[in-house]
Amino acid sequence: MARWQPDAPGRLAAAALDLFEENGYENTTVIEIAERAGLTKSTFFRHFPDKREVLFGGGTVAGLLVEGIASAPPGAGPLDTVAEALDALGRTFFTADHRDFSRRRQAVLNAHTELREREALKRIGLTASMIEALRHRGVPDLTARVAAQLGTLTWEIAFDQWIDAGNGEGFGPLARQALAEVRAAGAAG
Amino acid sequence: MARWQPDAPGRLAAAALDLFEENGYENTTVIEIAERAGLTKSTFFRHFPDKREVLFGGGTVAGLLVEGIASAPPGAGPLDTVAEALDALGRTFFTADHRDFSRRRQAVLNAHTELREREALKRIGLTASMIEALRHRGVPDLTARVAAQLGTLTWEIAFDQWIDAGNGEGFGPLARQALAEVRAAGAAG
DNA sequence: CCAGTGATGGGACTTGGTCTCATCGACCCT
DNA sequence: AGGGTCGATGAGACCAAGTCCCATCACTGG
Repeated sequence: MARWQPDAPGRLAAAALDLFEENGYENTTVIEIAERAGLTKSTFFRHFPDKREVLFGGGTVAGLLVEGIASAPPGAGPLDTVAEALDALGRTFFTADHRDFSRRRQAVLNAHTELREREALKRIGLTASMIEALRHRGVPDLTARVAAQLGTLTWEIAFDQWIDAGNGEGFGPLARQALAEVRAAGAAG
Repeated sequence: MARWQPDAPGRLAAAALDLFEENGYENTTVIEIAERAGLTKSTFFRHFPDKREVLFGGGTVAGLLVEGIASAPPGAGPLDTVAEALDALGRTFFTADHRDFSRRRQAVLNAHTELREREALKRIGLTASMIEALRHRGVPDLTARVAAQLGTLTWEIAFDQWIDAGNGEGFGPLARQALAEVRAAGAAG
């Protein structure tokens, strides 16, 4: 039998989410997280650069976005291209069985400034990835920045709705509708 | 003669900026900052909630934005309202004699992830203030969110140009022009 | 059976941040 | 002038985050 149970990072992330829900972020010690996962502080920091990052593990989102933008139909406008990327996100990441986890995670993030700060930084990174991917398609810089910004806003709106939705409505359609509304609001501004 | 020199927060902020430029953010200790200002660690944390915040002291920006939005002409559209607010910022905050300080400060912020993270959080707060002020004028929620988001983007663009500009071009005109470009890019997306 | 490799444990150490108590200076009041 | 109050500072103990180094264990291949 193995001394080491598999998937240490996953166990740490799960333990952290549990403890943050139970006692709050700042009342939870890294040592407590590690102990609940059957590990130690050393191992925690070997897998995550800091305490906050334990909630931002699955870092494939940027890749999905870039891929989605790159594989959009050649004639598509910038915002439609972004919509394509959001769809890809909905198919791979924001799927029905991740919804409960996403809701729990987001509730913790919303409750603690320190975590929302990290979330903001991540969001900037993702927006930058989208801008880069759009420019790679030949979209002018400023247009790409506007489209990415509106895309991020769309994502935010759709995500909130997806989290709150009692029915099992998918992320993709919600994003499509949110994008249409953002577009209309932009035209009205 | 006074035991206490005046303006402890200002001296701490100045000392911090100096030291961050000299040795970098993470190589600078709060104790070092305090000592250079002729104070102690205790006093530092009495004036600033944490080490990062020492670079985000002048917290009147949100007020200026809200005021600018509130005092825009009644008939103005959302984006023009935001332009009004950016103008107010340029008149009061981003004035010619603050340009050098702003450049130094921004250089430090750009160089350290920890500080850009805090900057991102501040930006979110300001965007939220703008949204609230716009809604208070009767702007529909979604329109307000889009306008505020584009306003923040405009700000970012204009600020970068203002920082880099060799000539003494003012922030206001730069923001006006940036907004026009953002508008055009939005229409093209 | 043994050596090498990679993940973990353990503990010392620095720093950010909190808290409490003592101290000092200015101002007020008589 | 003298005493008392109040706000700002100093001093130091204390906890938790994060870094670093080295020992230890399990697995693998010879």
